Amino acid sequence: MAVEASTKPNLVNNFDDDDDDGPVVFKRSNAASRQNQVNPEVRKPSPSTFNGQNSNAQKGKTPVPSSRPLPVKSPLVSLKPSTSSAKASPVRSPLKSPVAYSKASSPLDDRLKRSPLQNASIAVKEEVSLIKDSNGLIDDDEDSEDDKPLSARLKGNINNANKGIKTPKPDASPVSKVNVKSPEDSDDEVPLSSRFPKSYGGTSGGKPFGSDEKKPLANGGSIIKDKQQKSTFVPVKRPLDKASSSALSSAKKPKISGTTTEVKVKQVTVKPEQKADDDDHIPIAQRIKKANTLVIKSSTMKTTKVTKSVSSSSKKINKKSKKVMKNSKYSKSTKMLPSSGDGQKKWTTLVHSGVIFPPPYTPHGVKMLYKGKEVSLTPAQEEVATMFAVMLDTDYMQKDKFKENFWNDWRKLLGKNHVIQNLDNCDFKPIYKWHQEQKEKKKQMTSEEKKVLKEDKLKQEEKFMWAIVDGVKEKVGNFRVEPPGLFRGRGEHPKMGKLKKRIRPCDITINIGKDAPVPECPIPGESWKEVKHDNTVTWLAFWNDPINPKEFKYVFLAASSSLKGQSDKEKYEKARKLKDYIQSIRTAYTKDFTVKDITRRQIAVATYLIDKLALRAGNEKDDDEADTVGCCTLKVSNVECIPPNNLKFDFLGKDSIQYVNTVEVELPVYKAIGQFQGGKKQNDDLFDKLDTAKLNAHLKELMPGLTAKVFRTFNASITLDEMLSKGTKQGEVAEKILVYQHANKEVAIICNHQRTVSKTHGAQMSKLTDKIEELKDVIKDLKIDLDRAKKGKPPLKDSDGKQKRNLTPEAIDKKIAQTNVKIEKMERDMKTKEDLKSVALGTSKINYLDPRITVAWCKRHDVPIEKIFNKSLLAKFAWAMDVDPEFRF
DNA sequence: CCGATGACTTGGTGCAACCCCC
DNA sequence: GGGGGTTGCACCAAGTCATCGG
Repeated sequence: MAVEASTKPNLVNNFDDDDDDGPVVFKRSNAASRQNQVNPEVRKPSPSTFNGQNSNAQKGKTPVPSSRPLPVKSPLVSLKPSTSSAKASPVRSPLKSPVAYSKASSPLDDRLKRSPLQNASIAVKEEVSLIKDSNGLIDDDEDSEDDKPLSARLKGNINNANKGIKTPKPDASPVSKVNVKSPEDSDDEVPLSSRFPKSYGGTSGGKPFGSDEKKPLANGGSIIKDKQQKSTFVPVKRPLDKASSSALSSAKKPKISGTTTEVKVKQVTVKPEQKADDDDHIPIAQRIKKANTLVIKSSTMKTTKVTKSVSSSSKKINKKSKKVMKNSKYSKSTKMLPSSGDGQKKWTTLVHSGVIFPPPYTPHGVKMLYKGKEVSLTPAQEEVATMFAVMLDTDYMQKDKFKENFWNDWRKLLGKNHVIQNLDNCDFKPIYKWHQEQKEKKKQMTSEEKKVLKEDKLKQEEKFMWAIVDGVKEKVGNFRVEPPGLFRGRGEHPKMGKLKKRIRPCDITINIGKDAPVPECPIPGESWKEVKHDNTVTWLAFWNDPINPKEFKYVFLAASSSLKGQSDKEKYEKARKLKDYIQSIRTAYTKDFTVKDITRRQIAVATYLIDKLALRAGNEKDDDEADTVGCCTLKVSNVECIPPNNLKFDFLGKDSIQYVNTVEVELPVYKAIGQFQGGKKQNDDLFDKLDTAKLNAHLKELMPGLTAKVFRTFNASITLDEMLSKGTKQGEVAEKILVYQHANKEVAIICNHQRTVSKTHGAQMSKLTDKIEELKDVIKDLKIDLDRAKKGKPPLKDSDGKQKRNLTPEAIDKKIAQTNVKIEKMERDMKTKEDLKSVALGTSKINYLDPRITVAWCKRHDVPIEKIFNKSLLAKFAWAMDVDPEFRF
């Protein structure tokens, strides 16, 4: 791919070539390599520093850009390997040893990279720096990076549309429902979708987008949006025709699930109209119901169609590109590219302390009841009984599958002849009560006691918290082994309630540098399952998932690490690259909406849906997983054709989150969907000729490295970029932040990122309403006082009958104005709260929005980055902090 | 070609820390 | 200072996608 890329406008190139990318951090490789540098101490993240540091950086606001923080660290550099000694200073330096590992790296490679940035980088990584001069050259400019090239960007049009998605979830309590609605008016209930006006920026109603290129629209409920005519696009880049070929044949296999499923709906369904009523109050769990409907197991047969074999050139292409890439890499070795994918080497030296295990089980001796009588359990039996008991107040207790799975596993521990012969006669309440008391006790501890406990824990864990990767100290993500428990699958997971057994050292495989000391096994007398030295992967350890033994649980570095940051950056660069191809891709799939070849037509329609609605790819799932779908696995029943050209989607996506959206589509798409549904049963696959492998193989022909999920990143980021640039006005920081939140929300809606409505949401809203009413009354009184004051009369008494102070009319006017401001603010807050009650903003911020868009916007508009990114996001996005203020996605 | 892995990203939840107002 | 609400973050489940191996 490298190759290809090059052709295009530069921007893209970053991947390979550039070394410069700049800012970033990734340098590690090289720099790091230089072992010497490592000075552990340096790196320690002290929070304080953090702030301090950034201060300049971020705040620097505008002017800043250039100023990059500089290599702050450099100082150390100088040193040579002095390892330890120096560093020692800081107390904690966990890793002491700076050591050893160092050696390895070859000096050569490194050279380059370094990055300036850091600033933001928060503390953590500091890399060594040194280098700078030496090579200095290059990078310095750092900033430049990406930005520039963009010329190309397209503008896309946006459409705004969207709307909401989620429906209200029902509450369990019947009651609640009732009240809820009363207020009703508030539209709260309205599906989000409907709520906001579509176009943020401006247009309203819709439509304005031009050609439709727009971004995805998701609309919730009924809203429909506009239309599109794609024709407009201009095909710039490559003709996609080829696409056709790719397609492939094969029919997909029907997965049959035997189970009937009931679906869990996270929310109740909603018909469009329903609007409101939402029931938010209902605990999620309960919301369910909806039976799902149809579930037919059709099994068998999807109609088999014959496959057509089409040639697939695609594959080859892929291969080829890959290879190319590889080579290029090598060649450039000098530069070191940041890694990059492929099975390439991910690190040179890796030192860490392994993982930490949960403490062994301590029996509490509280006896549960069976048929009303106390039963004695062995510690192992009691441990599992306790896992169940503590979940007595969760919604899992309403799920038969959960109880059944639990019972099966627990019964194995009890043995066939145990007194306890069935779950129905068990009473776990004594254990539950005991547990609640423990919780309460913990809560009652003084803050002193809590602090001590916390410190103890930190002391125990500190050495596990860090790893040294190529000489750079990096935070480890999840170094704690998962404790035993009952599996909490989401949705109607067939395995919920099963016992997740305790993981022991003999279950764990450690991955560490060849020359690094193998972490000592923390449990005396036991040993690791295996120790590997594989530098083509980034995991530090893994064990087999006890629930699904063929799957693994990995220990990786934290999100703030360079390794993760680098791949994050690559992800966004790939999405930006899509910008250069999107028009031709859209033109191509539009053309294929009516092509004869069914496979091609399905690919075209699926791609359209992924692009327009930001749907996930939709891999096949096993029967022992929750029954959820994505684009390629949509069932006939998940899409309803509503004349003249609207499609209503209603399905359970990832995490069994319901996606409900009615959208207007182009007529050819509408017709194609109808054809795909023809002659099939409700539970048959809508795209029977397609699966994610075929779809992605096709996408790769259109753009190197393109896969379905890139569209989500692309559409999310471009939406943010456009909304920010169109919506931001001069004004106060608070207003700008609102613009940001609004854009963030739009993206969350597009991606269908939901959260459960808080149980107290309704109460909170009515409290706010009351408060606003109170303030309005205050204003009324003030107005009366104002009149009186103007006439020289004293003010009225207050509600307690006390005489109020005499104020001048001007003073009263001022008070009225202040109160009005307060009311306005409260009303605004209330609206925001209502709008966001079921929308999760965090997910898109963490995973879909290119942080450089945010950082550049903050710089351009003098918004402190800390107002948008919290501490962990700042650390995670350290690589984006020195972006040029003019950066556009 | 295809299913099985394997590795890594994406996602919602729940609890604790924190914040803010009375 | 207390408690209700918010935020941060750990946790771990659930996706995506590439590669492997037959």
